Amino acid sequence: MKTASLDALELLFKALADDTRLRILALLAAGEVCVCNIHGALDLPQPTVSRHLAYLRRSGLVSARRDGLWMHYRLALPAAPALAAVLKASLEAVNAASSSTSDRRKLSDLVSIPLKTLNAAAANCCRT
Amino acid sequence: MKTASLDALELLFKALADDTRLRILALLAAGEVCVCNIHGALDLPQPTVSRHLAYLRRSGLVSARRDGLWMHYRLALPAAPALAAVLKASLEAVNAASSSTSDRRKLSDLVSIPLKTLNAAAANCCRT
DNA sequence: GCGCTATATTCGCTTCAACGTATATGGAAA
DNA sequence: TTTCCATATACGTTGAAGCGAATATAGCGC
Repeated sequence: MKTASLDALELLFKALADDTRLRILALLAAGEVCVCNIHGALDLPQPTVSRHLAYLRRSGLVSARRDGLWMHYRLALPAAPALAAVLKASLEAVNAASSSTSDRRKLSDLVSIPLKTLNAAAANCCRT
Repeated sequence: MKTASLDALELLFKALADDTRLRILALLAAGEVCVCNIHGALDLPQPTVSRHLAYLRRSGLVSARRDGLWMHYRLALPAAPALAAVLKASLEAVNAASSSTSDRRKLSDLVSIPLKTLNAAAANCCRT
């Protein structure tokens, strides 16, 4: 097993140690989401969301895909298995939080996908 | 499964998002350790260690036991299963880091316990 | 080219956490 | 009680991180 440095772990935890970023990750657990829908679902100013997404991108926790004007973000598991394991456990814990569900409810309205589908996808995101 | 709030998760990650605290946790993974040996093994000023231990205590990640003049600290798993799972994965990742091993080597000198024993105990600390 | 929209970045400010130093507490031994 | 030792806490300073507001970039349509 590739050994993760303490520094890398510290950076991972710093990235996770913020309420807004945890809420974003919980949304992305359900699949790829557009920036506009993130800031719509979380009801946060667009620059705030953008700054946190940049932070997550620098930390390697998410990746971005451009589609015309829209940017879609999705989860990206770290290369080091130990880090990936930590992240998976963290996502499972985040998914269980009730506020994550209510954020997903709002996202479900915005993208017209049933809440049940989103929740199922989120529950599946950290499998194996 | 008892659901952990996002706030609790954020606090957990804040507690983990510090190099010194990760090194302390890595030592405690090998078992109960006295404050003097922590600041001896990590080669950090005593007030620094004490402050971080207080932080970890407030976060519920460690518990303390007084023995005469000495204070012994040990790991304490959070009550919420989701949080405990995150912590376990984190400890496994921390244990794998090479700097943790060199800290344990120094601890091994201080307490006259073979490094192999400490490493084995640390590897076992997060089992099931 | 121009304007329009979605996203990203910069600026100034405030809040917070870590540090070193010094000091306080709390228990043991004389 | 006095003294000493291990640990904890208080104080003042410093640097990093978050935010709101404003501005910049990047791609699409006209």
